[in-house]
Amino acid sequence: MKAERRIALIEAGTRLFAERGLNGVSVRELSRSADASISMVSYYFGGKEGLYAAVLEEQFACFDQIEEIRKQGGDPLAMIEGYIRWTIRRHRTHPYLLRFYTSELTNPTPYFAKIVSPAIEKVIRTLAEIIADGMRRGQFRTNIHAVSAATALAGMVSYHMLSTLATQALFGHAPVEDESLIRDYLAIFTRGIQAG
Amino acid sequence: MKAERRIALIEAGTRLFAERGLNGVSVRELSRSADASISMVSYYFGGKEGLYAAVLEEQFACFDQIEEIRKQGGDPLAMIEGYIRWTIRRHRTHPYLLRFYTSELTNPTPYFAKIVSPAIEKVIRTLAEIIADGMRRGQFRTNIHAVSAATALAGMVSYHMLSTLATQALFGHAPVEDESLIRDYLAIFTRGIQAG
DNA sequence: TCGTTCAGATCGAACGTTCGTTCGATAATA
DNA sequence: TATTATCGAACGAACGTTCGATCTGAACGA
Repeated sequence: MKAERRIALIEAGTRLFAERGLNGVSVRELSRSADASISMVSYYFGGKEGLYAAVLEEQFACFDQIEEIRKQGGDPLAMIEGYIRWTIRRHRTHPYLLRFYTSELTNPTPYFAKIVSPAIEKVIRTLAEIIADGMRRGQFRTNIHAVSAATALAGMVSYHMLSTLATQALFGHAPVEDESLIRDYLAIFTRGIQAG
Repeated sequence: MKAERRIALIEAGTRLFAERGLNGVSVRELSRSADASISMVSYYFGGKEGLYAAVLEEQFACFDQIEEIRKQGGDPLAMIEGYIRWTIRRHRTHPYLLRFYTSELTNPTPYFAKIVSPAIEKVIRTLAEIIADGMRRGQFRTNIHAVSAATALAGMVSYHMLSTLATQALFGHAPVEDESLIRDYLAIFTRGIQAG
């Protein structure tokens, strides 16, 4: 057999947990939304929190990819552009990832330390390394803390993604096209940290 | 009488709701934490959600202040510095505000539209106006969308505040001093949007 | 090819717990 | 004495989990 209900539960959990958090969704709603019986959650995941952890794990697996960008080496400015593009692409392929991310950042569950925190750490640390690299090359100003610059960059991009939907509704300002956004953020950030 | 339990409940609610969200806290825990009986929540606020709304309202009242910065006029660059300083100060005086802010942004409750959304709108709109002003003066580059620049700035600062605690634990990088942070972010952002 | 077998998949009722709210009683103040 | 503040027990509803029953489909022997 194919464990179709398992897949359906992961899908429903991904959407619902992202929308309302771990405590905002009941097992009954989860299983109803997955067209499964209420006992399937415990059967496959050992309980509600097990499903949450499974969803988290699946969503955050793709964070490993940041290291590819760094390993390929090259110009720090190009790597920063790579990071922005990668983040936007990730946002398109994992539409609920950012919600989990910020949701866990503000209201961390016990799985934060195991799954989310290492994922964040990897990204910020890699970004800071790229920036420190640019500093050593004399390409970036050295009077800025590399980790501060890394969180500034991550914050710019993540916050924009998060507020895109709200922005559209609030300001009638259609969220800028990807390419336009990349150009604006690259301009602001890289011009801001360049030396000279 | 003095309605001491009411105040205690607001205080407990501010901390607990920020830490775990609306659905992460029970009325029993709320009242226990406020040394009040379980019925006080309904007595004063008409129920758990009423307390949540009261806390939200109180926390977001200070967002009106952003307009003061703009009204005073002056150099757009100085106003941007004013915004960063104001945000940091707000973070010190309202230690739980940012958590509510991002928590509501990711998992909006029915009170989002009434309380949080207008507060965010005010800040981003005002920032965008300040930046557009700098553009008209020829001080800032005009090939960047003002709202994109505004969300970039807000994102940089807010994200840093949010991740400060996590950053400290994760990277051994003690969160930078306020003045140092202001200098770094000002340098990155204002240099990034300046004309020429 | 057909019936049997059996482990995995799925179900829904039932259980004990916890939830948020209500309500009558009591305490404190004016 | 009237009013406000506070309490804690009680209620029905909803929660997450458990469990025995049923269904499904592949494997196997005849």
